[in-house]
Amino acid sequence: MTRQALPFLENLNTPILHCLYSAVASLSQTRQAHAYIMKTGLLADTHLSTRLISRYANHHSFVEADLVLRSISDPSISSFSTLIYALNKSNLFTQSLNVFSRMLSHGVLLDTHVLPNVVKACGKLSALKFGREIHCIVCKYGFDSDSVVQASLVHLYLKSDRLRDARNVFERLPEGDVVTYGALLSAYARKGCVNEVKEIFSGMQNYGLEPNVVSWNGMITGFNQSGNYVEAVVMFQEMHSKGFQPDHITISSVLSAVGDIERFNIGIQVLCYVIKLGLLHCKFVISALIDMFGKCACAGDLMKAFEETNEELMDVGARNALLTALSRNGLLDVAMEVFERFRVRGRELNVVSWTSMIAGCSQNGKDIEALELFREMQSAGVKPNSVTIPCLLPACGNIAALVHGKAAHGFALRTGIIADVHVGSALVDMYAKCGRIHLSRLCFDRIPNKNSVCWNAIMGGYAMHGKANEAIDIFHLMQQKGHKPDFISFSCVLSACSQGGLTEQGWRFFNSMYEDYGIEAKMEHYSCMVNLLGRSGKLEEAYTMIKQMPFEPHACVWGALLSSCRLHNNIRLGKIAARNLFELEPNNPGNYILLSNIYASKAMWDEVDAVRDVMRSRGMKKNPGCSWIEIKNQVHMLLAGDKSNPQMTEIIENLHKLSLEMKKAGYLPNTNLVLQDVDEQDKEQILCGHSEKLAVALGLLNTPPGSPLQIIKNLRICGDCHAVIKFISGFEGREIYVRDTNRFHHFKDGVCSCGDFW
DNA sequence: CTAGGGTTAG
Repeated sequence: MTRQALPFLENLNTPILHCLYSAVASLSQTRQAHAYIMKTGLLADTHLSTRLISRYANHHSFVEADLVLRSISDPSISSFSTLIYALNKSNLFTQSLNVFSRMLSHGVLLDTHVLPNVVKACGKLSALKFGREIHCIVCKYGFDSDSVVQASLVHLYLKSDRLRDARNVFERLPEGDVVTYGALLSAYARKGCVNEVKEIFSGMQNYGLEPNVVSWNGMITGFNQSGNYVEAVVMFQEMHSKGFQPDHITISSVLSAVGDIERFNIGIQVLCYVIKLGLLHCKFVISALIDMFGKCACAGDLMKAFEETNEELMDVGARNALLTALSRNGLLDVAMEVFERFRVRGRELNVVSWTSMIAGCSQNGKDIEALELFREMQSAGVKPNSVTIPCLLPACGNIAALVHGKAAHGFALRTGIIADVHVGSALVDMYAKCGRIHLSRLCFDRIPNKNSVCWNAIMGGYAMHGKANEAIDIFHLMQQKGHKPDFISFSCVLSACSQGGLTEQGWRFFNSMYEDYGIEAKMEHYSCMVNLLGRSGKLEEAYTMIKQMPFEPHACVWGALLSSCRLHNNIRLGKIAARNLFELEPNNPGNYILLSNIYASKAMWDEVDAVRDVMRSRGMKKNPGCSWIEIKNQVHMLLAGDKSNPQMTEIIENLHKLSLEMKKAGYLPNTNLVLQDVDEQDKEQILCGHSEKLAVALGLLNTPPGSPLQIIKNLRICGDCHAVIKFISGFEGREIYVRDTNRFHHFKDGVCSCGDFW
């Protein structure tokens, strides 16, 4: 018995202090003991003061615990570490680190118990800098050989996404344990580092450590999250063949991966296994099963199963999986119905449910519905998050709902999700599609950690706006910043060249794609090139390219040739392109219209009639021209020749008035572009009915003079409308943005940004 | 002080 232990024994005999050694001591007993200790000057006793701190901490009275610690003149390591441990246990990591800092400034020696706790606190707070300082202390005081301390550092670096540092510490660990191995495996799997995972996994087994369910799950879920679905499934099969029993977490992860590789037969095997394991009642497993069925295109069966299922068995996750499965399989209407049913019955729906529906709508051409759902979501009190916004923004872009897009931008700024790359690139795309390419660039410049999606978004934006040189600059800049262009980057830069008529440059990019970047040209690149060559009049060259393609051209390639033939009114190649298109997509009226327009341009009326007869006999109608315009938060849709707009009389009057002004200014309607063999007066009438002109007229009527107009058209703008809108932009002093299927036209002061080349 | 893991929205 040492001399220091003596007062401890004496104190134990004091009844009032007895409670400090009992786990059930009440707070008031603790306070009594505290008062007694202060009165009798026993605070210098290390054991007593530490017990006092521990009792207070038990009651979460951390202020009093800290008071005790501060009143000790010469505190020991055990007093500090007791408080640090208690604070950690209550998730008070900042306080825990504060106490540790004080401990360091007191010059108290460290031990192997306190270090893992403070390192853990650093990990929880993502305080990597402080963590590194502690690491230095660890090295300096020779704790490098302590497995627990080292393992805590591995966890810290893994949490801070510093895999290299984690691995370095790990390699020097005197003794590996299952947990540390597991954390490392799952971190590498989440990064998709398949080889590292295999290496560490076999190292672990060579070391004599058996993996447990959590180790297996770490690898399987990690591979699933990093998109290495095949690896995830293979791991699951290996786990099974080695006789390890999966749990509900293994199953939900592997089902997700099975769905992504669409291996329905494996999915069914897993389902049988689930039944055998008795896991069919786990809510995560049910969600994952629904998800798997949906990804394997079995949503029909799913709906039948759903009708027969007791709804009570489904949780929010399962409901969300069902909604996604339905809209993913083209059953958006059914999804909407089911969603409504859930709402009416008061079933819990969360942000994922609403976001799924918004995504379903914007991905299926229901843009106005997506905007409406976003509004309803907020009035239902569900807060949008960093996924909701990138799901909503494409809908804003599709119909150029700039006001809605800006509102979403404002939301992103207020909530701080603006820093998310998905949000950033969605904003870049939205502003570009709404005609605001400068805002697009502004958002792009402010994205903190740009990935290739961001670079492609701004490049695509410039291409859409016919700003070929800006797009090419971005293409070079992205490489200077260390991003390798992918096949989408090449689509963007090629389409920019095609908008700008840069034939030579386009060829260079096309050739360098494989030669310098090893990227094989895909269908879309050929279609860009055919468009590029065809539009600049090199129709024969375009046709040669199609003939030399290494795979069968899709409709988009022949379509590019046919449109170019229409632009240059080339009958011979137009007929060839059309013949191929009629085989590939016999029911697309657009192709027939283009061919008949080519004939009409040469006044070949018999041929025009013949094409029209084919269309009529197949029951095809021309896709009606359709335009959208946003006026005061409200998106209006106008169909060519549709008189249903309540302001139609005023619209026609306005257009008529403008047409008189145009005639005064020497303008003649371009009737060559009218497709039918009708007399001149009727042609003019038809041209007046084009939806983009109706939309411009509606905009002029309902917005203050001088304010810009924003129109979206579902077809390519015709030459006549282009001329008329140019005139209006000058005459009315308006900036008019028109997006057609091909690109943007920014009309200002009587000229268009496309330079009349489109 | 004995540790770690998951499904459904882009």
